[in-house]
Amino acid sequence: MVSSETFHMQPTAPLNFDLTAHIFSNGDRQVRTYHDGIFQQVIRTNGKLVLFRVTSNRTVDKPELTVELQSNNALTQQDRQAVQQIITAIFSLNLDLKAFYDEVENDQTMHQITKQLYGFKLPTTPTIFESLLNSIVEQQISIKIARTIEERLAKKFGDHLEINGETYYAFPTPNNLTVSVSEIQGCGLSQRKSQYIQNAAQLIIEGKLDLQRLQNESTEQIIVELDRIKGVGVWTAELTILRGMHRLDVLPADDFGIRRVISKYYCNGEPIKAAEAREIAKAWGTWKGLAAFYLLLAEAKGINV
DNA sequence: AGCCAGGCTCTCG
DNA sequence: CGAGAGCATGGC
Repeated sequence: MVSSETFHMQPTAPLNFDLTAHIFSNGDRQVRTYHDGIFQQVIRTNGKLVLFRVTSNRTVDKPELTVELQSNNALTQQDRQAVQQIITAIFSLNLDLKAFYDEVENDQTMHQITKQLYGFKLPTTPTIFESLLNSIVEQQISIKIARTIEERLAKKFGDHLEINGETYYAFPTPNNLTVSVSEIQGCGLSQRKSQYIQNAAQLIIEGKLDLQRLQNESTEQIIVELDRIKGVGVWTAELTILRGMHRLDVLPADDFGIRRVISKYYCNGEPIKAAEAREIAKAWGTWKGLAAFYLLLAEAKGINV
């Protein structure tokens, strides 16, 4: 009694789906992965778990995505809309890249990079909570290890969906994380980070932290409020706002990797401070965070300018 | 083997 | 205040 359906989405052009999904390559196929042109993940909508696959016909200037849903429950119009919203969020489908490209046209380096990465949109998480947790996990350790730990969290605490003999795991909700610190620690996190995560989940359950409501505030105010959470500093707050709340103007200037790539493309690779990174980023106007991710992808793709 | 990765909190002077 | 220790894992 697996129900399935297929529909199409028309994102704002341009969209290079392959570049945008690149960061999900080599992910755990039971959690979230992009492989052979197919992005796949389980998400929760209206209390149901739905597996979805997204593919592209790969025309960057007239993009269209094909979405296939599978669930053990009957799917309603509401479910389909919720999934569409989530896919829109994950791949920033409503983002108008032309505005970004216009604004950085006078920065020759960024201009060249945007030409080579034409159609790359910011890949993010479906929920702010996931973004917050990922940012905590990613503190100090390399992205690769962090990804492994995030997948372990999903497989240990996330709800699972069995379809055609395969098991898939959704990212844990706050309620999934009402567990002991040592259980979270078992995923490879330090005791302290495990406490941060457990505490953040608890704050949300108790209504003391409302991530949706925070979105109504200014970026500065959100940073102040997130900073009050144990284990969350400015860096974690900025990354959460950039990825989870889609405020692409936010530049996590304290970020080691971002400073490294800014230096690589603007300062001959010599170590720079956050203030110097901010100075260079002024040329990127209201798109500083997105521009930083262009640099990170450019480095990953071995692009030289 | 030891240092370093997309930091943060706590402690101590 | 500012500086420094400690933390977890895995790649090089």
